[in-house]
Amino acid sequence: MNKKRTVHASVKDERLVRMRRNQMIRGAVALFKQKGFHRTTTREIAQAAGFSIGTLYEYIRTKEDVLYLVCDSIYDQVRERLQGMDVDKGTLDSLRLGIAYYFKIMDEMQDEVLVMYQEAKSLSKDALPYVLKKELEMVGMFETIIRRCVDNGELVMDNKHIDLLAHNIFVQGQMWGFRRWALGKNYSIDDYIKVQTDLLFTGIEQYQKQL
Amino acid sequence: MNKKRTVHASVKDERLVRMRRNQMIRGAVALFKQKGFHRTTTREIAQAAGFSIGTLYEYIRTKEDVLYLVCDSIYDQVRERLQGMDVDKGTLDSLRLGIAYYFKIMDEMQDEVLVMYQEAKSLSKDALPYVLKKELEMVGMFETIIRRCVDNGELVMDNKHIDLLAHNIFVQGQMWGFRRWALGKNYSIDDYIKVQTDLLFTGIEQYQKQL
Amino acid sequence: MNKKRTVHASVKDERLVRMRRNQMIRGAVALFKQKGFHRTTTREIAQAAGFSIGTLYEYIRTKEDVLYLVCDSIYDQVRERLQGMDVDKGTLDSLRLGIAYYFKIMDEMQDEVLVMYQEAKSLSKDALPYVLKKELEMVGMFETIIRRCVDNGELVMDNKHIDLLAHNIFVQGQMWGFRRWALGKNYSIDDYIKVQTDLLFTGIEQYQKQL
Amino acid sequence: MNKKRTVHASVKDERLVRMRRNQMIRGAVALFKQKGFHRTTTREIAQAAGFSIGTLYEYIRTKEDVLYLVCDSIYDQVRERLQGMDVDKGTLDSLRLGIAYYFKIMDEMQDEVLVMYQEAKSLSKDALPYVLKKELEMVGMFETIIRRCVDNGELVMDNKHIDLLAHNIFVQGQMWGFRRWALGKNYSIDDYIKVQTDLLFTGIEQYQKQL
DNA sequence: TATGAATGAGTGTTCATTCAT
DNA sequence: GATGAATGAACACTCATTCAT
Repeated sequence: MNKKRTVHASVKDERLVRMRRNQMIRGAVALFKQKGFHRTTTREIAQAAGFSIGTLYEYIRTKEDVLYLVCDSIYDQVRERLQGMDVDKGTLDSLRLGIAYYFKIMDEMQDEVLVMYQEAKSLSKDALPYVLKKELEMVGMFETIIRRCVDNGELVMDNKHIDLLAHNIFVQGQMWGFRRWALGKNYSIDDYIKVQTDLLFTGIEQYQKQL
Repeated sequence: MNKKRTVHASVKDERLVRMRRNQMIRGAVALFKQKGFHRTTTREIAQAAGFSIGTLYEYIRTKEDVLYLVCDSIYDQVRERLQGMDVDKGTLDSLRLGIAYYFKIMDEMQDEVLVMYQEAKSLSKDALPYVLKKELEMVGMFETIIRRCVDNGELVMDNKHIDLLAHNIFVQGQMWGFRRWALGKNYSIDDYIKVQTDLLFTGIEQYQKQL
Repeated sequence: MNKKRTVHASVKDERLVRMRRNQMIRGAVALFKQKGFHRTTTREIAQAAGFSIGTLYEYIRTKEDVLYLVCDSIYDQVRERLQGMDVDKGTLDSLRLGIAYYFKIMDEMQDEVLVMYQEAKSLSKDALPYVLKKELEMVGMFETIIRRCVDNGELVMDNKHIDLLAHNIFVQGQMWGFRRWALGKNYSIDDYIKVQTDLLFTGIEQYQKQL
Repeated sequence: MNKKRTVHASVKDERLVRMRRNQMIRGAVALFKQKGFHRTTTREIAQAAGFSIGTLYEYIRTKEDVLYLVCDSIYDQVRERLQGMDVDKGTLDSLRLGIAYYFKIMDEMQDEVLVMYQEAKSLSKDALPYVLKKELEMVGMFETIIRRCVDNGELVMDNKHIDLLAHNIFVQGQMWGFRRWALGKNYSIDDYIKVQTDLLFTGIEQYQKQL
């Protein structure tokens, strides 16, 4: 069910494999951030990881494996941090807090998120689904929070609206990363959280009512 | 003011340049969509355009020029179609209509939008600003619509909220393109417009009130 | 006997051919001087000549034809100027004057000479002999001058010495062009003529005798 | 002081670098001699050297590096062999011997000398000075020999004449290489040495005196 | 006769991947 | 397990030459 796409390693010692791959991922993220996946060479990745090109290929099969490992790792990190959210409370305030929490994470991991976000499309048809599945799981966390609110009677909303709302929240988190060039001038992350939450909760009609 | 970054062509006949470049752009969009900018070769672009590699280079200087031309052309097409929106009316209904109109365009131009969205970041530091400027202009159109509503007294909203709302609308249009893999299963474009508009206009608190 | 290697032209009007080729040669010399034959493109030659690439090829068949025409033309110019030398007098003074005269020409035509000198080797096996023949003719002029001195009884010298002496004089003229980087710091052309003539006429042993 | 312009190699093993570069130089000299630098492709160089194009580029950065390496190596070889000359003796006979020795080397290394002589000018403004400096050093060796004769009282000659005489000797050595097409018919290398030495030592006036 | 758009073989160079040590 | 030299397919780009107008 939660089957991971495994990347083949020639080396048998799993401890070592994990260690080397972590070195590799750290180096690769830095490089991808700076020049993108395609403009980064395997030699550079090996060097940034601190070992030789020959050794690199003891732990992966193709350059794309590195990208997959990187994306996979970033998703895992994000998801791990998202575990801190209280998903089950089912109050609108917990939704508010969840959004703020998530946006903060996106802010702190902006480099990683940007890499994953911009380079994931270079994954092969083979690897992509595994990554997209993880993304849906994360969207699912917001869906759960919202659904709890509905179950709790704090909200009346049908499935389609719930689903899209979850997507919107997820995308708005990413948006803080990929539109920083435009948003960064006018908003701090706290501004962004506040204004985005206002718009989400209040709705245009509500503003209209204020008249 | 509206200075365009021009791409050098060896061929002098401007009519011909326009024609050949259009062929080139059409071919390139199809290829970039399928395999991305980096995995597409200049020979493939030439072939898709219907001429030889030598001819291709009579109309551009570097491969990146193709990407710039593609992005530039897509933005122009989108913007041109957006001219159909009534930006000045200043009623919430015109905002509603504008959003629906924009989302429809994003739906019809999904290939182009996807390409532009995913590949624009491969543009050099030199060319990127020209493209981003166009994007801001389009965001600005929504900002104008919203501001007119405020001017008209249909809405009470400060600048920060207006600005971010415009960004949100813009991103949600793109989102229909770049998250089709997730949205496509549950929504038609009309569903998407309706649900997205509901969320935008009503706001979570309003749903809460319905209780 | 003095058959010229002809370069084919599509255009029939010989007057026109001569005119166009002169334009071509003038432009090409300037370009070859600056960047060498190989780094100069046919387009640049056409442009420097003042007509289109298509027209260029109405007057030559290949790029190498241009080089041949250039070399041929330069040799002709040099030879034409050398006609001013009195070859038949048969005195050592006339040899002295001939050398000075020739070195002056080399100085005045330094650019052309350098081009011819450095690029002629790029001529095909086909064209090279025609150019070399002209060179030998020029060497022959010095040979004649020297031989006249011998015939006149001003000099006792066998054929081998005469032949090599003529070559030496010829090369020392070129040398002023191709070793300017080293000679230019210490010598004006007049210095060069004087010192070179001293060495040629006096001989090392003579200096020795001065002791 | 004797700073060498180094050519970057990706391979670290210096022994290997030296070996591979020697293979490369040997192959390149043969090719350059036959078709010149510009008409020789990097692939041909790699093949002549006995390895693949990829390997070639492990040992150089650009095609021009090959040319520099070739020129540099030839100069070094020539200079190394010239060490055999007795520079300090300060007799006219040692000058005679030096010239004969040098001309013999030029004869034996005719291929290399021709290449260096004809292609060195294709070096970039960056690399050329290093090569020219070596040439001046070699000219300087003859200058030293001559100056010793003057110091020794075997010769009376001022600096300008010494300098140009050294240049003449140097060029006449090269001349045996680059004018073989004309000289080869009438002279063996021994003839050439003898006749050239006669002319150099005796001087035209001396012949005149013989009358 | 003049033009210049079209062509595509050819070029220098890169880089993912392999494999002998 | 680790290394890094070797490989060659692949790439972006050039330019001499042709030919329809």
